[in-house]
Amino acid sequence: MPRRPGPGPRRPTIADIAQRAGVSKGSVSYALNGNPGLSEPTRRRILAIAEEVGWQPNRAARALSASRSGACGLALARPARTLAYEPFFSKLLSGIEAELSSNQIALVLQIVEDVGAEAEALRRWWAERRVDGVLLVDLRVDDPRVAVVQELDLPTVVVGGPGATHGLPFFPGNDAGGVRQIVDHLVGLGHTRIDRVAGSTAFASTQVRTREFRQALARSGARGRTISTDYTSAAGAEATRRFLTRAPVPTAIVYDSDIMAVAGLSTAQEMGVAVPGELAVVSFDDSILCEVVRPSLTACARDVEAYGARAARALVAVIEGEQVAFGDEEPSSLVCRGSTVA
Amino acid sequence: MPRRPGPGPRRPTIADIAQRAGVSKGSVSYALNGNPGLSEPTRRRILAIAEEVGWQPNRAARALSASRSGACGLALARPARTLAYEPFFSKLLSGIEAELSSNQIALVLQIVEDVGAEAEALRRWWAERRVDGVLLVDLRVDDPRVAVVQELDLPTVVVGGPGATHGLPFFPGNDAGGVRQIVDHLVGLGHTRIDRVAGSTAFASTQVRTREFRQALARSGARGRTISTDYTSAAGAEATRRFLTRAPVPTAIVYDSDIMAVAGLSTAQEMGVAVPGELAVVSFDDSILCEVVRPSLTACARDVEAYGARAARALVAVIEGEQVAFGDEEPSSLVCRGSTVA
DNA sequence: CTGAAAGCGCTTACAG
DNA sequence: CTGAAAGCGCTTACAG
Repeated sequence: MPRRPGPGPRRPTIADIAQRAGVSKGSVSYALNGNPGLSEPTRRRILAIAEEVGWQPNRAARALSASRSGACGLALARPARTLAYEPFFSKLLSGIEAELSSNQIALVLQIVEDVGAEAEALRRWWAERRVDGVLLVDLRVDDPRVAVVQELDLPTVVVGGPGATHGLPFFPGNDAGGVRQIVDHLVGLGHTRIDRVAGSTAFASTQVRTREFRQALARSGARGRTISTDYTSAAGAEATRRFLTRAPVPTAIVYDSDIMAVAGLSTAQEMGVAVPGELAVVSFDDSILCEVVRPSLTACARDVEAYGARAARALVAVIEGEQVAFGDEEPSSLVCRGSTVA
Repeated sequence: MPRRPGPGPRRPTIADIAQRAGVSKGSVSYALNGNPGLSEPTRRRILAIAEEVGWQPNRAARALSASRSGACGLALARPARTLAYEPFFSKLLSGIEAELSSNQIALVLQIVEDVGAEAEALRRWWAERRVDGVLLVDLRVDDPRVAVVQELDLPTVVVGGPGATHGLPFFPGNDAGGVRQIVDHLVGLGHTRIDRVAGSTAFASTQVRTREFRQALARSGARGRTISTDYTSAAGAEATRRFLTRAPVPTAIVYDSDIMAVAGLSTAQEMGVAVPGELAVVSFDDSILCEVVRPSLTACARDVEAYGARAARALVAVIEGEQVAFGDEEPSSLVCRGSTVA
């Protein structure tokens, strides 16, 4: 069959290199992949020619013969934890991407409606051999994705956990540690009535935070309530109003996200409640949002990009069949701002 | 060579389908791709079997034989127009992704340091046959990517323009129209001294906005200055301070991004300048940031997801070799909030 | 209307 | 240490 000439410049193949080097295609492949069984001079000559002609592997060919796509997948559900507003995802994506691309691995991204569609995306990727492995974020308490990757034996790393991971390798966030830091800070300031506006109970991380919140309060002798929401600013405002209008009125409110914390801050101010004078406000996630409002918001800061990079590195290792150690929580530190200390 | 059994369930191939249907692999391929030259009953039978066994094309094999990767690429430069904070990108990504995946096309994302690295990513993708086409965002005035895609004859659609596109198909944003809407609104409120905190002059869109801003002011008899920045909140605050401390003091300031607008608002308030009483504030980009601050910010709203989807659809058409019509600016509408009207 | 075959660009046992 | 060859799973002219 005639080779479709195709527009644009021509891409060199290993056949071109083999011809110029006077060796077989096999030898070229061995040299390019660093396999043993080739004399040093031959290897050098082949590598030099490849460099000179600007050879890059045809990913499709390599994927077909080696059963490796050279790509990892990340499927994101949109509505909950709204992608558009939370800088967390952008940073996570950035960290993941940086690590993958430094390993010459592409990131395939799909944004879907819900966790069911995420599971479908995983199946299709597997069936199409689109990806060599996947990262799972925002694990639900009963997450259908876990069963799918286990059934398909698809290399996986969970960004989060340890809850609901069912034996999958995971990288816990700062859920437990973050809650402890926040409660300790508030208790240290003398607060004894601390309420919390939580995210959705469907998320494993919310459950971890809720459990830890109760324990941290109990340890320090403080008390508090928790209302779960859908992460929207409307829900954050509504929950704040409820807390502030029903006894026992809190002197501090903790929010599971920056969006809700900002909404809560505005609500309190509109109700004539002074922040931080009458009410301390803390956001679990730090972001530019926390910095730009007045007063600025105390929040738990962590290096989300590094977190994403670590998870991606682990996924690469899992794909390579290496043993990887997991288990340590992500470090985080409390950034104290005007919403808790005047 | 023995087929590597590999872990997990086995994926059906067209050979399996051919065997079960009692036809050749070629016929299966024809049926699956809707090619003519196959009897209707045969086609139906093949399709039914494919459906039953859950066949999905091996992307690598299809890519290798058809010279199509079934993927499109988007390379994003990080520092300028900081990815992490502007919801614009998340929404754009979401719109692009939705459109591509409805066409069974994967999105390959790479986040890099600068526009030079973006150009490199394009070259590598091309050399590796990773993508069939690319989307270019944030076009610079003298953008190296343009020459690269033209040299490689890589199907491309620019998200933005028309400036600096050099003949590439493009989808203009709402730069000119948005500026007109903002100026008209402010002039209608009686403002005659309107300053503007602009983004980087390196971006083609900034130049369009700056030109349009001058013309809109001139048309309406108003006057104003422009300071260019790097989009950071620090720069937004600094520019605001300069405007407010040097005569002629403006009664309105327009910001090229929501982050800078919020920073400007805080700065004005800290300086004791009442908003909107003494100073009107407008953000070019609308976002949740504009809603959560007090007073909330008047801004130019547009459907960014739809914008991304349109651009992606156009890219698919370009890849298919179709003729596509371009040229209309994205519609946008001004959302009036407390920062311009009490 | 259908089948047999070549080819896409790699990788990888297997001979020499 | 090196070469010839088969194979990955598709697509696509070309015969029949």
